[in-house]
Amino acid sequence: MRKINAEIPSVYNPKKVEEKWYKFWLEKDYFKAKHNHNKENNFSIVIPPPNVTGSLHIGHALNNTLQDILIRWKKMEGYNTLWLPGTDHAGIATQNVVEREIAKEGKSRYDLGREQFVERVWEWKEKYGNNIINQLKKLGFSCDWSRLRFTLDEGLSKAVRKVFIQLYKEGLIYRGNYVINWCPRCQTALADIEVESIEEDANLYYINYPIKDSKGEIITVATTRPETMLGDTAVAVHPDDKRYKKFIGKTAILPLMGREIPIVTDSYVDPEFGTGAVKITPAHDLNDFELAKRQKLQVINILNNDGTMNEQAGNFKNLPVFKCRERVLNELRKKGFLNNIEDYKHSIGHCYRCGTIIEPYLSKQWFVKMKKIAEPAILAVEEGRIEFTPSRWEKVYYDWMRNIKDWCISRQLWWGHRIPVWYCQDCGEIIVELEDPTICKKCGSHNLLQDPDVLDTWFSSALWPFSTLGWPEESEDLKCFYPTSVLVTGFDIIFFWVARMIMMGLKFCGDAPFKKVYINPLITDAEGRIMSKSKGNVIDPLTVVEEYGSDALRITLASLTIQGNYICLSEERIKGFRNFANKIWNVSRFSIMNLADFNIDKIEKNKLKMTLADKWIISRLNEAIKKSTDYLNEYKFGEAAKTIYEFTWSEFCDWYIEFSKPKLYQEKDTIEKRTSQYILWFVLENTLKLLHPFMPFITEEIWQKLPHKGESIMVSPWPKYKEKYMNKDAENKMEKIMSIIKTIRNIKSDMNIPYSKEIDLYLNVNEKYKLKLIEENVNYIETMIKTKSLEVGTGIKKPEYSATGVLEGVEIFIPLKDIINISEEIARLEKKLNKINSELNLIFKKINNKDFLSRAPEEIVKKERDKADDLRDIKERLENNLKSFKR
RNA sequence: GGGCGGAUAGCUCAGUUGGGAGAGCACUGGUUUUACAAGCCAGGGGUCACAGGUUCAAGCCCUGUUCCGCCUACCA
Repeated sequence: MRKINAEIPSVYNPKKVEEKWYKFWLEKDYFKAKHNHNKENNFSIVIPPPNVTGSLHIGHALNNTLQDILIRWKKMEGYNTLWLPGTDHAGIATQNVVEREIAKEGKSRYDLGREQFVERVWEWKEKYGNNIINQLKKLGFSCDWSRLRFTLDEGLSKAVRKVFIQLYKEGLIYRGNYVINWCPRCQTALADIEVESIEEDANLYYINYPIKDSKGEIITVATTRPETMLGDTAVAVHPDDKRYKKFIGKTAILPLMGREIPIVTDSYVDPEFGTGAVKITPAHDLNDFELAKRQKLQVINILNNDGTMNEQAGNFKNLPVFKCRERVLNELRKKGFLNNIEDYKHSIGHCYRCGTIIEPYLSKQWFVKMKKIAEPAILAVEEGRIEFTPSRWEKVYYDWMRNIKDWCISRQLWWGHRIPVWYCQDCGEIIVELEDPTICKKCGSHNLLQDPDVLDTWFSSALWPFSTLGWPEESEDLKCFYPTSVLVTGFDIIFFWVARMIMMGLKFCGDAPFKKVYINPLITDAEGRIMSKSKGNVIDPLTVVEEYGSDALRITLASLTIQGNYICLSEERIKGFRNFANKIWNVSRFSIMNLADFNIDKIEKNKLKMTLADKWIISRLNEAIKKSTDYLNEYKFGEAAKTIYEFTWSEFCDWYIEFSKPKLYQEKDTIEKRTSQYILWFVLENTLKLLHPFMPFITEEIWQKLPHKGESIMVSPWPKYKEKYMNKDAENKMEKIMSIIKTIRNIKSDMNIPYSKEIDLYLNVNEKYKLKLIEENVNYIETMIKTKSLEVGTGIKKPEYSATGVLEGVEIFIPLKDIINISEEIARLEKKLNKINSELNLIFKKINNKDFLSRAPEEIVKKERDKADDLRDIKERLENNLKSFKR
């Protein structure tokens, strides 16, 4: 009879349960961290703060799923956990969003003015800034929302200011005129790492520069950016270059401009490249700038902030760079200065926020001196105080840190932390103070002007692990949770963020901000391409949640998380894990139906009568607990998830549930039945606990429906591995029974016998030990295989027209008089025999090798010999069976 | 130019100190069975990129080669 439970549907519906339990956890305050001064018992993570303008993408989903797994797992292990959430003010991105918004009103930020504009951005932030936070909640993340932070919060701003001032006072922050990366669209300076080099097909232009006072002599230079010639102030050649010896010290006439520029020598010039003569544009090329400093050359800036030419470009004034390039080339061609154009592939810098081509641009900016700050940060990793996982990222970190350059931190934006520097308009004094100054200490003037620039957003992000905990105050949070336990992030921001946090943490808190950096992979689509809106291959996590549930998405992402750099995600994958959720749902449904009359409190554990299957599943569960916990400790999320998945589906559901049915279906309340119920409950509850960090909603829903103690699975203890539950003997025995069942199924399938067809079954067993084992556990075979009759014994003769299966020490006969096709059966057996023979040959080669016998460890030799014996036995029986057909 | 990573089943990838080549998906056949057809049962499919070396034994360690990614660098 089919047992039906009308109350529990056979398909899991995540929509009905997710919201309910998230609310429940919040009401119970489970996410809220407590102050606990026993630091060993604290486990803390700060979230990589998403941009306040952002909306949740699949990368966030992965990154935060992994953090949530750690937090939930550690919490169940008994730690006092803190997962501190927050958002990042994202200077350029946020300013862009609001600028676009006011553009719709036909206004620019200049129309509003600085103060009003910033107010508009705050309004925008209050209105939309929590979008991404609410999206995070949809995925069940257990962040401590009472500690939500924003990089522009008062406390965090104070930290920024304090850090700036200290670095300035120590001479580690300075202001200067340098060639920096300028984004003409964002109209701000960028740090070197904010420039993305993209290799493009371009041209190398050869331009003739006439030599002054000569009879038509010229020097030819090569350039990729011909328009910059308008700002040239010299031509440089290598001092040893014989070709140009005659020109050294002479003067060239800059075409189109008519400016007289010197021909200088510098060993920076590579004589092999181009013509070996380089045009020098100090204001728009870093190397040229350095060279100009060495040679004391004139510096001419030809660009405006918006990427158009300024008055220094003469007739080309107000033209945008590329228009200007065209015009310059035309003019050069017309006037006979353009010598040649070659195809040329090279890297061109683009703004990492808007993609616009970056112009090297001479301007006054603020910088942080990095070398000194980097040293202790390198040491911290070398000494193992910070560990990267996977460890290969340490090399990437070292490589960057050991070649670190000064960091340009000023941005010509309005949205961000204003640089805390005032200039006295009367005496020129520079004032850098914690509190806004009103008077110049030097001359007493009140005529002070604050620096208009703001700081790079990453400057405040660098302080995130301690500024969020209350630094510079000596707060309880800081005392309890700094340093944090682990940082989980992507490799794309190791330089931007991780390295800088390490430097700042060491510098200002004396301790690295985290003990471990776990680098999670990047998600690509099924074909391995990075997801992007323009490619149209994005998988939106919220759509996935809507369709398949949050748990399905989470367990998919966790299972795919390997130690590599990329993981391929597809909807097919998610469907597979949605099916897994349904499997869990149904095994629970089965359990709940069969535990209706079960009461944990009435169970007397020492009176239980455990069957072989009971001992086996307990041992397997124990193994799964050990393996999955070990994997989590090693941050192998995929392996941990897979271990639990396989245990749940392939062992618990596929085998144990079937084995337990006869006992569970007994009408009477026997000790056997109660034992079965207990084991079923015990295994299921522990499985749910193992799954909880990965799939919090479904596990809570089921746990609450099952007999349980405590108020939530979220705060229940993590399963513990216990040596005494390991039972290798039961595992070996069960495996033997299972392999008999598998072999019979195999024969039935090969012979096209449907599952429901009852068969006569003979098991001929040649060993006393095995005979006893099978006799005692024959009920498992009968549970799985429908039999008309079953005979187990020694010396059983093979009935005529039987299909045969051979295992170590066991022969299986299934008489199939009406069905069997002799030639097919012979072919089947011969195929098996061939396989055995080739295996046997390999082993013979080994065990007949003297060197193997003398040098391999004894246990390996014994293993091989045993295997050979088993295979020989199987081979012999297969041959006998074949003979019986051929007779 | 330098560095890092990768090459294992049709696809995407696991494979922890060297000792029986695995998973998911896809594919083929069977199957309405007292939880689940989003299920169950069974099956096919791999010279572990190539060439050497170390070893009794190599997907794993060493050397070289080819191909593919990524990061990085001032060759205009």
